[in-house]
Amino acid sequence: MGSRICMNASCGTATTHEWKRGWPLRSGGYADLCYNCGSAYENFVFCNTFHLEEPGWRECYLCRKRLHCGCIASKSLLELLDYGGVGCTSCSISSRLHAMQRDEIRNEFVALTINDADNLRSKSVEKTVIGDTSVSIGQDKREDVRTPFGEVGTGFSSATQPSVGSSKLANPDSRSMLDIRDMHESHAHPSLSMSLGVPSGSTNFVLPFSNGTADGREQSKVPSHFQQGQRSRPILPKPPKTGLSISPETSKGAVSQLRIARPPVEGRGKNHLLPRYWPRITDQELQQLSGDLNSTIVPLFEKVLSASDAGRIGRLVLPKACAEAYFPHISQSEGLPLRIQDVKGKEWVFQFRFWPNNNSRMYVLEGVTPCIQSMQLRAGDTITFSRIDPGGKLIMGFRKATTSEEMQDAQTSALPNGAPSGESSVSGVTENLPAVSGYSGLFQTLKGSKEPHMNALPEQLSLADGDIGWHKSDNHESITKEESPQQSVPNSEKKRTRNIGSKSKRLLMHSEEALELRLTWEEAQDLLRPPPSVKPSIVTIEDHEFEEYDEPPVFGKRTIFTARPSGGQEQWAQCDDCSKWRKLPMDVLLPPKWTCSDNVWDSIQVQHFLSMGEREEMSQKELENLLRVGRDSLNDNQECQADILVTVIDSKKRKIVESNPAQEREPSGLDALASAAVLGDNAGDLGEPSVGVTTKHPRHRPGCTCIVCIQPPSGKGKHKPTCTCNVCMTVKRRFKTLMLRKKRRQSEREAAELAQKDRNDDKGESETNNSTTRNESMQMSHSENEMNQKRSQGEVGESSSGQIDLNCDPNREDMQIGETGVSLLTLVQSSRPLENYMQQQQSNGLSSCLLQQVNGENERLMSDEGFLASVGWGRDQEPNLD
DNA sequence: TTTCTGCATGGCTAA
DNA sequence: TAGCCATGCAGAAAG
Repeated sequence: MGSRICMNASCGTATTHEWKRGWPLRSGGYADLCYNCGSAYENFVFCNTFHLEEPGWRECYLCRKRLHCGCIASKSLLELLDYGGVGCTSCSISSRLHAMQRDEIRNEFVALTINDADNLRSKSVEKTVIGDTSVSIGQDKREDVRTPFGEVGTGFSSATQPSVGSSKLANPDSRSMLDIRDMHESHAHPSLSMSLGVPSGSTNFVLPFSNGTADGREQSKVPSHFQQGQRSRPILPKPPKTGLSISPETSKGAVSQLRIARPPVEGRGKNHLLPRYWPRITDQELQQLSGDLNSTIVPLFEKVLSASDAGRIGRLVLPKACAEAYFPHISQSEGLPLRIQDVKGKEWVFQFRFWPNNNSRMYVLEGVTPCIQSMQLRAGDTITFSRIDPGGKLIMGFRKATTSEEMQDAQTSALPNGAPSGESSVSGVTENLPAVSGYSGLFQTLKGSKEPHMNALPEQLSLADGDIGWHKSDNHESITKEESPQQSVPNSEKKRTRNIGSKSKRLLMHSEEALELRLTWEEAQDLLRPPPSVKPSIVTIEDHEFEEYDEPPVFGKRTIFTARPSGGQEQWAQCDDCSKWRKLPMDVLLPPKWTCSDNVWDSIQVQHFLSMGEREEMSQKELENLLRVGRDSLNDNQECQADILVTVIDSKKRKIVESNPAQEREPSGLDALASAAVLGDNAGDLGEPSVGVTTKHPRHRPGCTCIVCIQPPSGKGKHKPTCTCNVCMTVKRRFKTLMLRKKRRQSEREAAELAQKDRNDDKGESETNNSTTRNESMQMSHSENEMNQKRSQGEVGESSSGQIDLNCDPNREDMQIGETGVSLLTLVQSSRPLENYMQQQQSNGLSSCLLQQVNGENERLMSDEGFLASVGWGRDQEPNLD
């Protein structure tokens, strides 16, 4: 205490017989003043005594009393007016009193407000409160006491913002949230009226229908609104305890961006207005609106649309308190029509009515379906009701629900008493969440009438049809649109979850939206591309490298990226017209629709490759890589293209095998694919380490539905013989084809042996037999020619190298073999003479050429002990091909 | 049969 | 525990 000095800069004494408490400090305490200075402060002559020579003096707009603006010592003695200028507190009080005397609601209003003041007095704060502005009497009366009646008075109401911050410091109870309260005052200030267009000093006790715009018939009923409520509750909800939880980051920057639920501007009704209905509009939005429009935007309340609200029933349930506070009084259940302008400037007429409900009333707006459809609102979106002053015109804004928004709402509702995020312990996060559109609809409404002004809005305020974002974060809208609202609602939000999404039949879903919903998030993710020409930064988290981009991803055509063994990468895209795959440069980002005609980088065309068969630009390994990577992201149709590639791969592989028998056992791309899927961990046994189920799959994740990921980690033993999954069917088709090949080869050998035997036995005399053999050979040659012709015409699933497409359609010729009832293994193991065999095959419609191929492939397959054993089928055990 | 209307019900919230 | 409110439901009206 001995170190005290008078905080009057012009005094600075450290000795006084009595220390007095001065103005409140930001630290929560009070200035130490010596007796003389303190006395001057208490007598409101501090500045007159010590600051006469300092700048900042202005005159009260009414009494011309000199006021030292900008000085903390006089801070509580003046108010900044809404329309400029300053006024002393006494003038502001008298002005409000005068205004209220002319309003018949004054008595109740004052009584209610004084009730609040009484509550505040219990906190040892001396106040006399009238209207929304406190009257300073005594030392600590400097704190403003705000009520929802923000617009009462002459412009004093909200004019004190600059002084509010520090004046709030006077309250010892608020010391823990000093700056936060400052911020809160600037945003959640109940007096939101930016009465830029209202003459100063004019009585502006604006009620939504004071001008009768909503419904002229209700004009005279305005006073009765206050009796409308049936339950008496405090008119002012607890102010959001923003300061208790707001993050430092929040408090530091972008204050004007905070979307804080604002207490309602007027407390006409006695009913407590739940904070969840407090309108959330940033000061920036309001300032922009009011500044451009030269009028007052008075946010009234907002409501998150429930499924019922957004449903086809066309009834929007209004919060009782809001309806009674801001809408005309209705005594009859039929209610009255209410004119509300929507976001596009269209004026709607809703039936505002109620029905009795448990000795209470349930207020609804009927006929809102067209309007909601017009605004494309859905359950979970927020509809806002505001008023334009002067005029009292009701307007509807909206705010599209986003994930963050819903989370915010959910958090809001999850809070005790439904307090908004401002009361939440996570307010620092939630309050800072960028609203998607905010009052964009409102802007849009006003833009129509104030185009020149709105042109001056910043870019993010330029509004187009629909819900153009207030912030750039609106990009998320397109993505979150796929999410049903309930998807992002936390579990804790049971009621909201139930309300929003439980009744899908009540949700209005346009067909286009339904189509959009068919896109899974995985598919959507596949369409996302890193922003072009933006280099990512690599971040390593727990030994995993992540690419971080400063720019949001962009949508593009789905392409396939393949890796060359040499280290390079390729990009492949499928033409939307011909479905052919085209090779593209790596850095190309295709539009959603892309055709060959757009292929300015034309280099390799897979179809050309297929026809040429032997092009060496793409090695076998590359093709396998292409297949391996590509199949993961192919849809069913695209897989057909990939299957063709498989044919090429096999044909190329066969050539390699012929030249290098040691590689015969190495499975092809499909081998590896199918084997990996079926064998799971045993895949490595097949000598294809590059195809792993879980390790090498580029996008393997829970929920992935690709051919690999749909299989269990260890497919062996989990696939019954009757399993018809993709992999099993693929394996079966391949097995069937291979069996045919083997049989054909064996038959050829038998035929050769028979021919040799016949030649030996009937040497010199078997002209007839020889001719028969020649005929058969000719027949086979003829059939082979036919096959070649069909092959060239694409009628047979056979590659250019003469090999059967192992993945051709089972309904096609080669696959129909099995459907003839011929047991392949029986054929393979048959020792019948060639004639019988050929007759049977020909009776089954199998060409000799095909038989040759079947025998050959079967032979190769049956020698593949590893393959058969690995799939769990014995050499002589035929799988269930049906 | 569908939609509309009015009311009832019950979960949830705030006092 | 009172009251709010989302939603269900039955009867009426309309198509």
